[in-house]
Amino acid sequence: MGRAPCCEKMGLKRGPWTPEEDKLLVAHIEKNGHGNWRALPKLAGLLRCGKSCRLRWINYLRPDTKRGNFTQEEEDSIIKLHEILGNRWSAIAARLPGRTDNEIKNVWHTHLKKRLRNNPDKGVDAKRQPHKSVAKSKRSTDSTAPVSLNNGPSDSPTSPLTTSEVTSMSDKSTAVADISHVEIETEEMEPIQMPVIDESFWSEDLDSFSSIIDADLLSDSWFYNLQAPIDLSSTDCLVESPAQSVQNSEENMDFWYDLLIRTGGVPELSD
DNA sequence: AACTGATGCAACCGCGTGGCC
DNA sequence: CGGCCACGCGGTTGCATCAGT
Repeated sequence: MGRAPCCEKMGLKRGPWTPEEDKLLVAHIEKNGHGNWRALPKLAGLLRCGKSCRLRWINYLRPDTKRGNFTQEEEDSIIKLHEILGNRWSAIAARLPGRTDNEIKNVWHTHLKKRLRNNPDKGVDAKRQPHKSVAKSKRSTDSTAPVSLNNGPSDSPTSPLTTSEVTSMSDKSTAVADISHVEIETEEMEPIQMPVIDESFWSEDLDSFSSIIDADLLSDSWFYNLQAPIDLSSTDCLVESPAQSVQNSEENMDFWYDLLIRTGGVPELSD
């Protein structure tokens, strides 16, 4: 299948964005939205390819983008989510309001990976190493800094995570075929075997997983083996019974995802 | 003060996927 | 049904800045 080039290289600007370009992009999207990224630059009067515009918007100009340093909670969340999801940065970013996949990816590669390497047993609780970038603020006057929008700290907190502390895993959890097992240690408990999810799990094994849940799961230890309490009154929590969810599991990916996050894994799937 | 290696981050690149015709 | 197109994603690169000598 022939693949059209991302954009004509001829005459299109590359590299860091200027404040003027940012303004043009923001003004256009606020007025017209971004129906078609490919057509957008022309309409907005920008000499950029649509891809570049999309990236700039998503990573920096979008009003709900949270700027600034990652909090300890956010970093811990990233580590936990990465243990479960692997390098699925967009999926991780979806759980961290205001943070982009690119940002998370950068933080992972520049800080968190090292942190885990230095403290392989305690990635999540490892002593936080001060980021050099904290003191830097080097690009505050840089041309690449986004135009001033409501980029202040978002009041939407990091999605609550109550998973058990998970021991450090290999870097490439996504490379694991099907469901393999990772040893999870919980406080004052024997290590339990927890599966690692790969890409196919979400599409292929959801039904199997659902059926397990549907059966005896409610009393299974893994399900309620939570270190921190779940706020059952919370609407984004386990309000809906798992059994109910099974009925329309296709539409309830978020439910299952949250469930996994809160429990720290999924049970071993039987044939 | 000058140089150099290390670091952090914005942006780019190429591929996979899904929708539309 | 197959081809085209646009979008989204993850990996990688380029470069400004920092830190050490």
